Amino acid sequence: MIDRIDRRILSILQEDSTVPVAEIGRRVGLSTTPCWRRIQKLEEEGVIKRRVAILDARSVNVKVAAFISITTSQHNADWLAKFADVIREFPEVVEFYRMAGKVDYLLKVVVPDIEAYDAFYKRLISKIDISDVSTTFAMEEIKNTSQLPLNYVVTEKTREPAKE
Amino acid sequence: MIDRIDRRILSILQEDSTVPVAEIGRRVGLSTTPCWRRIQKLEEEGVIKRRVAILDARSVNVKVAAFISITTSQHNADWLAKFADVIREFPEVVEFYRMAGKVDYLLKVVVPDIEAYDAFYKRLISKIDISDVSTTFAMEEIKNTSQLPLNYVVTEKTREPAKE
DNA sequence: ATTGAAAGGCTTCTTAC
DNA sequence: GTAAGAAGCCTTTCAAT
Repeated sequence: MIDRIDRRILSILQEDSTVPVAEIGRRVGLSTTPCWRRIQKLEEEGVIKRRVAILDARSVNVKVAAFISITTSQHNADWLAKFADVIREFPEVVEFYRMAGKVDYLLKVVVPDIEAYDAFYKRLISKIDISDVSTTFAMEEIKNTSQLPLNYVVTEKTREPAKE
Repeated sequence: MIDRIDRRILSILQEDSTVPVAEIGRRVGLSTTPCWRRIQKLEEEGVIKRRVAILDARSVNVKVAAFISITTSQHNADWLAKFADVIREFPEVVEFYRMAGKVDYLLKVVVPDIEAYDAFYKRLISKIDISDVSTTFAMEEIKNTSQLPLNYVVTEKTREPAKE
């Protein structure tokens, strides 16, 4: 389904989506048209979900990242659906997972400072009933990338445990 | 520095960077050239860091996300620099923070399955000396966006605590 | 079927006002 | 900020493989 050439195309595009198709083709050893068709196909199939601009967190004044671990007594699907809807409303919540183990949910939240976090937190718990919450703050962002590893992609025929 | 029009431009671009400049201008009430100049400036200033393609995690076979909490006895800058370099080598690590509180570092890692996680984990600890590690797995990704909240941007003059 | 070259149409970018 | 033009890229067509 995805072959080695597709993988190289994806690698280029998730690094920089402004590279012209002709240039991508040149790099992967394809001329413009077939390269363009491959990209089109990858978009149709949903392998490429979207093309976006990545903003600088500092510049938009969200310098603090917080991780919120939530434990709840509620475990039914209805409650989760409502919970998920409430959370999705908050643009500060950039990630939201249902977890295995002790913690039920994990949120990643970005805000300007601790004070803003506190305000956010109050708005959050006013909207939803949560038993147990604990927050940890990130002091320094050492790595944060939208690039997924491509070395696990199942390419037909060859299964190379290759590098990126 | 960033005004309300810039903010709307950023909002559009971090949602979909394929929208033509003329169309963005139309939406924010600007003609093409000034809108184009604003985008250019936002890129120069580093507010817009990059333009990328967002891939579907399933399609590239990284269905499992794991959060690794690391506690170490080492706390000097040299050790961290080396640690950071080692971690950055792993494409599976998509996020990496130095934390406040009990946990020293938090990693987000994406892999195909638990088995692959185990293999990754072994490679990780073989490369670096870590005292205490604990891993939790995400069962379900409810939200995961590259879009930062824009309601905290300090726009000149008006300080509206507005919605996105 | 798949490829690559070439042509049309749209976007980006530049310049002049 | 507007308008218009130049350059470049995307997208389609078509002939050739």
